[in-house]
Amino acid sequence: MNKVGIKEIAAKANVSTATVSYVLNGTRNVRPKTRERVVKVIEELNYRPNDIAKSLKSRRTNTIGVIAEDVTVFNVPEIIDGINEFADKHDLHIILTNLRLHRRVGHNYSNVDAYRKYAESAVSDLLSKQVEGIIYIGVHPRDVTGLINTYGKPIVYTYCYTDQNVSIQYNDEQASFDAMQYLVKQGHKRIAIISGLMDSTPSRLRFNGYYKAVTEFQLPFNPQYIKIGDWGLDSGYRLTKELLTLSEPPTAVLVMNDVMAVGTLRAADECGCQIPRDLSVVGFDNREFSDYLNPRITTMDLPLHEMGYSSMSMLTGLINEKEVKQEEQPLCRLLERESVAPPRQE
Amino acid sequence: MNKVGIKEIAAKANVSTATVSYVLNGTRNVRPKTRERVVKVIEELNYRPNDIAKSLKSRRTNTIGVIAEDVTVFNVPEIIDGINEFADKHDLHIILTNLRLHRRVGHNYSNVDAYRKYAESAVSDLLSKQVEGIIYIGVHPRDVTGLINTYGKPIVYTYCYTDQNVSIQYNDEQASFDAMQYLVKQGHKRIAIISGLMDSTPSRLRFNGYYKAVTEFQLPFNPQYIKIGDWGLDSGYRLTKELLTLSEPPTAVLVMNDVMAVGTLRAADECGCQIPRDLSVVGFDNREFSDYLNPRITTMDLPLHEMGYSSMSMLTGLINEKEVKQEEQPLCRLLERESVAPPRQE
DNA sequence: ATAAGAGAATTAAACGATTAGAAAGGGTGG
DNA sequence: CCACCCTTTCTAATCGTTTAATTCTCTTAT
Repeated sequence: MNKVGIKEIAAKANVSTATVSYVLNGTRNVRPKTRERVVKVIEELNYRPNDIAKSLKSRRTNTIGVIAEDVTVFNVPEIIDGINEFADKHDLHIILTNLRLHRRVGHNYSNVDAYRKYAESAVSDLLSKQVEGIIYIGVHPRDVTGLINTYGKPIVYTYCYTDQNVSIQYNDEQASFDAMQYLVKQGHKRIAIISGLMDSTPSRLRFNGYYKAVTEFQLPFNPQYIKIGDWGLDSGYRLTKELLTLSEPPTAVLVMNDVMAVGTLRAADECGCQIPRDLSVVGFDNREFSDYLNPRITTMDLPLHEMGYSSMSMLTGLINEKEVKQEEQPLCRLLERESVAPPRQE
Repeated sequence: MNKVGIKEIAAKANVSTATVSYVLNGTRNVRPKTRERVVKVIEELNYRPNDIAKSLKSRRTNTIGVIAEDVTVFNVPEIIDGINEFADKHDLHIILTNLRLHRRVGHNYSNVDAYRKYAESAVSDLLSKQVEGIIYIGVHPRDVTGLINTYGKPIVYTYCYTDQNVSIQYNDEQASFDAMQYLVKQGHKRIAIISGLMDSTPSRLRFNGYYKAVTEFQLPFNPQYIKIGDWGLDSGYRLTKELLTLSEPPTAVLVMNDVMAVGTLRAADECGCQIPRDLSVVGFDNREFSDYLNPRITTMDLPLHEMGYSSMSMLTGLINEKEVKQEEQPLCRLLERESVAPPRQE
């Protein structure tokens, strides 16, 4: 099977292998009559070039390695799709390595050693496969830069902040600021925040956006309006209850992910607090379910597709020109749905 | 960079390239002292084998091509994860081709030509990359079998029914039968079905399961309990309203996907019909949102991970033994949540 | 008719590994 | 000390392409 190579073509068409190569790649002129003959044989024999051999000689694989911490995490597929769009356009191939971190080491990200082992072996395998660059998708990029730098191949991180300037992440601060601005425009002044754990950069940046809006729009600053959750539904539920039992409850709350926002909805429901009439809610992430809830929640859509695309753009820049041309930072976009309304007159 | 090859190692360690290859692969005995020397040089020079060259000579790439119609579709990442688990265990690599069908040709699957063009070029590219087999994930597998057969490489389809016996799909009929059995055990007799479009095999099989249960458990067969939706939320909403206004409404409804079930919830809510007190609902797919709704809906979980894993298992069987050993058909599993209760006594 | 030169086709050496088969090395018993 | 055998190491061909460098084949102008 499939053992028909350029040599067989050459023999049958009565030309040299070089000529076949030229008609295949259009690298040099070939007399039309000859080309025709070769093409005919190629079709007759169902010839298909062997990219392996081609790559070996030409030293180009047109292949990018993509490492994802976990492809089943909600934001990853869309990023991959963006990567793919770029790849299609530029005739690149993707080798996907799924670290399967959740399944293999659980959510215990402090298990640095296991983590590093997987990440390094992934990078190592990809390098052996002669990828021309790597894109890393995840939130906990234990540094593999050193490893990959040794081999002079570029890497771009996305969905995480690194000290490297080779990463693509959306503007968290801007996003929460925009959400606040939207609420202010609706007439809200007493706006609470339910943040996620403060141990990550995005979390802190989003809080900065909130705080910036509070100062800039001269909103009443009430420490009781600041709640720190743990990203989980229950914490959203619990903290919302706390907010609602305040003597002067907020009229709106910025919830830093949609999962906690579900908790907010439940808590409000139980307290007889109607959304959005009594409390406006803005979520974050645009998880699929946020559009199926009642009410459909207004949330920040993440520019995932664009992040994937930009990562590839940055990476190919690095591959070809060997220098980082900084991409524009992707922006989140607020999806106006049903969970926000102007505050009631008092 | 990275130009250190087996030759440099050989030179520096004062052995032949063959010897280096032997210590690298353990293909033949090497005297410990020599091995040590070689290993040291390998580490010193940061040598990493070139899989491209290796594959060319050894004619094995350990690479599987995965074609997905669209990676952003809810069920695909989990299937890929299953594929990955198998790949990890067997030291295989995955080249992922995302057809991006939704984005490129929209949902108009009748556009066979565009479709075929993409699928064939994907297969063709993968063959050039010398993958040892292909897994196709999607619902509309326009036949690429012919193409790939020409080159003697195996292909396994998953998440779709084909006339080929090289496909892995869960048992649709069993799944809906099981759901019915569960409802019957809760005491339900008047059970309606909201099916999806009947133009697909899964749809018809699921209906068969429903019908089989109706006969087997001798339930009252009422044609008005049979509704055909279009998989969309609105159709679930509309058809549920129809069911609820029947003179003798059902006490339970089997909704063939979770999206339509959201419609059911909304319709019930509007009609003052409480779920599960007045109407039990079983969904299908275990979409992420089904666990965030109020009530959390009881639904059929799809064995996606297992499908991916089994596909790989079948494929590697095909690659190595050249014969299909039929895998066990993966089964769906009912997730009992909050949308089912025994019917009210009348 | 012929030299020059453009254009087309060929030759052959890579690319970086694997792997038969040959050669060398080492140990043992007679 | 040598023959024998087993182990270790080496030589060199090979996988399927690409691509300099070269050779061959035409035109065309003189």
